[in-house]
Amino acid sequence: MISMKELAHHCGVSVATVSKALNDQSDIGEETKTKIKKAAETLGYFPNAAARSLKTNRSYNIGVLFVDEANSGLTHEYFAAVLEGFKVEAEKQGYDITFINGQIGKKKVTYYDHCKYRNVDGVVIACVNFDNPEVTELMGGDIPVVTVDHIHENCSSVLSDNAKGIQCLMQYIYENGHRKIAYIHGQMNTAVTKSRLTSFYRFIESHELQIPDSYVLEADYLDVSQARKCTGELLDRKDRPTCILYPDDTALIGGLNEIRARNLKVPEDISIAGYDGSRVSQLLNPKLTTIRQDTAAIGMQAAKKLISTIEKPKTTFTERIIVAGELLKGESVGNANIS
Amino acid sequence: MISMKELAHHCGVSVATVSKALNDQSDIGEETKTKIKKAAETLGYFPNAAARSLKTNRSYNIGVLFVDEANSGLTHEYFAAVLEGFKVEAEKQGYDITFINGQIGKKKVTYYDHCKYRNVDGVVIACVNFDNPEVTELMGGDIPVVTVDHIHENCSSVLSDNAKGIQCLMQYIYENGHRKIAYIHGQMNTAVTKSRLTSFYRFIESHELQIPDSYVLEADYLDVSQARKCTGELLDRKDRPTCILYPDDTALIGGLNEIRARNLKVPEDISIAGYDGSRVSQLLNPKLTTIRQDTAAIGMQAAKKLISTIEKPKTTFTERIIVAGELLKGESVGNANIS
DNA sequence: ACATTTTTCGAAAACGATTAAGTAAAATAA
DNA sequence: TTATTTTACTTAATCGTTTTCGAAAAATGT
Repeated sequence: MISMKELAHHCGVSVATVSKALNDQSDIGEETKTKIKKAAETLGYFPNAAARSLKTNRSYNIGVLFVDEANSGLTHEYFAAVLEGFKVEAEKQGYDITFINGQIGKKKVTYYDHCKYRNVDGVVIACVNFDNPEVTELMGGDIPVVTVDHIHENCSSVLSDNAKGIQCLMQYIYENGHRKIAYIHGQMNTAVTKSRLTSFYRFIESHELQIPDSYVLEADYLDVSQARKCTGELLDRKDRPTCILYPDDTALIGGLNEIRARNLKVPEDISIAGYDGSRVSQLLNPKLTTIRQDTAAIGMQAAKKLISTIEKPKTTFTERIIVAGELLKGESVGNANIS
Repeated sequence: MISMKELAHHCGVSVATVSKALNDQSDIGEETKTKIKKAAETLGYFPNAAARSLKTNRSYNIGVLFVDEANSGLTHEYFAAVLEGFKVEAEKQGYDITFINGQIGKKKVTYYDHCKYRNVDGVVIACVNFDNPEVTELMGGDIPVVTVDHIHENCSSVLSDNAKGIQCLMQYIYENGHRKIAYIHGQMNTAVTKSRLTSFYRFIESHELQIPDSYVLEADYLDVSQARKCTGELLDRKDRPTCILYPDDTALIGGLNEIRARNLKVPEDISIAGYDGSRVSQLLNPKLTTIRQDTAAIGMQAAKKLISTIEKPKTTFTERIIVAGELLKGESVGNANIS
């Protein structure tokens, strides 16, 4: 509301002096500095973001690219939670958050240009199709970028520890006596799926399990009906698995419904495991055996890394940060020897 | 990247001319205008948001205030979906979205000051404690504001039709033969709860139902354990209700667990109904009887209204927009006469 | 006492746009 | 033909900051 000029006039000094005082510059007297700061406080002065951004090329604003094909970025429980964690940390460090999109006014532009237009100091990318050339352009550009759950040589990334997650889950299932384990996994064109699946195969290899190829099926993440269909196929087999892994907790519900439609009980007749540790997973009956991803930590780490590369570009490495999940034992995986 | 100055130099005209050409002003020749526009296109020119904002006091940026006590704004399924709807419409109209928070850099300020600092053209408020004096200050200020699910005389609001929702739900339950209907409702200090509860009482009054006071209990929204406890109290009674309404689908799950712990079946032994039409509500077994709130429409209407009051302040009324929900019949309410 | 350094402050340019006012040329009117 | 209006463009101020450079005053050294 009140500008530097008025504040300067009020204190009987020049605007340059006010600017220096407020920014704790060196060439300013101690008493005038405190005088000006006090006046700023009582008059309720605060800077104008646009003017500052224009002059300094620093907006203290971070762009968030968070779209998926279904345009349901924010309703995606996992990514919404990651964003929330990101937001909390970024705001704590004095940054604001603006969504990036593909237009300026009514005109279509690339994500990269939109970032330039808003002069964001950095960008976090998640939940998008990383093959999109516009996304590639952004990651390859000169704006600091951190990606979530995706690896790109040019920028740092924060990744949920999918390999360890699957490893934990399999270990727990194995310890419960299961040897015939099926895996309905998500889309193969994502880094997440690849690392989970690799971890799955590594486990069955090291434990010398005999898993037929047809035990491994693909169903889109969050897609209830696909998961249900796959479950049906598995249950139709004469050599039925004793445990099924799902892409995520939501997709699992599709499978659960198919299981119940056949009057089978979980975990007595068949065991199932999800992924994500979604809110409902621990409310359902039985509670799901799943891997809770530490969304708050993922978001926080992404924010820390991004702000670090913004503020200290010389001394921060581009790196991959792996965030461990946590096994929620739940009750949906039972003992295979008993059943 | 390239500024107006360079563009002007490239075209051999002044920056003023470029500005006018690009903004389709009147006093500009037809041929120079097209020449400049073409040059802007080929050179990839786009404006600098900060400079424009500084000069015009229009940022084409909308602030979103979206915090609650638990600081879990974005992980709140209902509000995340509303925000998504808002975002889609706002972006379609050429506005960007920035989160509002309580600081500028590391310094604590009010939400209102933060809005001034970022020079947002308007603000949408949802999912906050509306009694917070900072929120009141914002609503009473001179920045256009639209609230979601809350009424304030100074600004327009978009409201889910809670009265009609409860009315529909009750009607459906009534038609299924239920007369002993209990209502576990959310916090009383919200407009949402008040209108739902009023609608509930109105229904039982007009249908001359005998509902004991102790059938009406309070449990926080989304709080599974509180809902479970309330459910236990209701089930302990000798005159047990035949149907229980819950604050929302999530809280309902707490009740469902209590019901199942007592080996009662839904809907054979007792009927239950939720609210929200959350994603899982239609995945559960049985599918929930609930009211799906039209979050996309709520968000869209809020954006339309806000942008309208920003762009046409003289001709837009401050009004309350009611968005109807939809009864999802599901299977969790059964016929009371049979049971 | 004089020269030199240090400290503290101000004047002015700059960031990239918009816009009011002014001017020259072209078009129209008398 | 001359006066007047219209059209098309430029100049320059401005938005609220930051920052370079210069200058005066104070401190220090000799």
